[in-house]
Amino acid sequence: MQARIYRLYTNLNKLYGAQKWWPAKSPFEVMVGAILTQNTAWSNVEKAITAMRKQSVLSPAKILALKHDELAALIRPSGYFNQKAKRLQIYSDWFLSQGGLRGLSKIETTRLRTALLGLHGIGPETADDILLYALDRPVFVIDAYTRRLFSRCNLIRGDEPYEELRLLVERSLKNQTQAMNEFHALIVLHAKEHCQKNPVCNGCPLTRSCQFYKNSRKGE
DNA sequence: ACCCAGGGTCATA
DNA sequence: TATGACCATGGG
Repeated sequence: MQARIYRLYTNLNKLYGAQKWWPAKSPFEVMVGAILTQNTAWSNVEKAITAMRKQSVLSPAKILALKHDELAALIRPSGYFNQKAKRLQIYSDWFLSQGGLRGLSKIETTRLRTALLGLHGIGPETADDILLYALDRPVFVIDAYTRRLFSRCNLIRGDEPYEELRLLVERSLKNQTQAMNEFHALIVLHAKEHCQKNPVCNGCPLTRSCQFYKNSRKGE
């Protein structure tokens, strides 16, 4: 099973090449993006990030200095703006209290993950986005695309707990941070650029018609 | 007009 | 522990 997951990774890598995620200019911007993209199309998140950059508020101190309503108005295009404004301020406050990137770099990964999950508004996927793409820790991100793709490739049932899938993939990738970084990026790319746009593929990995899907199934 | 997107929290049983 | 309601915009 782990070998098949690893092969899925190498197949995607051959198909698309290195992605060099996350699309952001700084680790803190990755963190902001991770919160804003919760159940939201990335195109909408970009509008919010752009608005924040235009106002020069892409830093924890600036985010905390804003009133709730001001921040909510800025990030309006990303949806759930009231929730997310609150989450961004709670996160920024915590980030500063930990001594910023310096401080976080001194905390062991498992402890850090637990701390992140303790924050209001930070669930497993958001925490793992932050750990992997902002802090370069060997943690894999499980999202809806991953579940669907793995399920359609008969690698999993689909209803496994988040934690079980995360550990499975991490083992499959031999705990290599760079591979985890690329694999998740490739899965998202495949879903967006191939499955959602390619008329031949017609919604893969939600259908059986995709060439890629056939190559990744049991029995080849 | 309808569907859903790179989730998470909270109330209820 | 397991569902369901709720949050909200913008693009297809």
